[in-house]
Amino acid sequence: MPSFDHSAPDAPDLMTVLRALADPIRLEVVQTLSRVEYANCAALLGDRPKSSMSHHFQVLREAGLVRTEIQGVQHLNFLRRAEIDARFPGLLAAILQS
Amino acid sequence: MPSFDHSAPDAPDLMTVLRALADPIRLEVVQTLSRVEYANCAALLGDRPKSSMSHHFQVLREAGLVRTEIQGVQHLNFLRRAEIDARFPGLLAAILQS
DNA sequence: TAAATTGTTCGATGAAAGGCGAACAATAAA
DNA sequence: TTTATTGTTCGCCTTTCATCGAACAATTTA
Repeated sequence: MPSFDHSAPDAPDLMTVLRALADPIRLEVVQTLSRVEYANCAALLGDRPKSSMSHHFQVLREAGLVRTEIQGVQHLNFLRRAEIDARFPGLLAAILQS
Repeated sequence: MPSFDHSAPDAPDLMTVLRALADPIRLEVVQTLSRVEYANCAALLGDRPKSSMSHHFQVLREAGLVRTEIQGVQHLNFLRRAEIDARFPGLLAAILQS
């Protein structure tokens, strides 16, 4: 199953995670992914260009917040709940319910 | 008791809080204040200029994270635990223990 | 093969943010 | 009153970051 390289960001530091979340679009993406389980980029484009969203997903991946699986021509993005909760207990819950 | 104006930032939004925390110096200040109850600016200056720290405290105040009480010539900074916990339950705990 | 779909990558641009020194304000102490 | 102490404010500079269009890559479909 093809996918991006997620080997490095398995242990991101807190600053990287906070910086990734400190953006309105990325926070919205995380909140959406927490509800729908997965989504491709197109589903999360508002009226923004694809290149912008691609950048935001890259930041989220590098922060270890999102995992992307390539399925055919689509990139399915998942919120990495278990990994985030293991590394930063309570953080995701606090952010999602605020 | 003289102090800064903390009337407005009593209900900051999540983005403002995340942006305030997404800086290494400010995160360090918050972590320090969680241990010592209060501290003046001088106690938290590393070798940085005062103007830089003053700026960071302003950001923390505007995000509702820190309260500053003027006592004589010193400005005593407190972490606003209760208010933060009330508005963003679990957030502070998650960040401080990570 | 050819065309369409889905994202990525690249380069340029503009805005936001941090860092710093100098001048200023307020209080305390000599 | 004069000096010292503690932060703030201001202006400038630099760096970082988001945004966007265009070109490219990979896969699916006609």
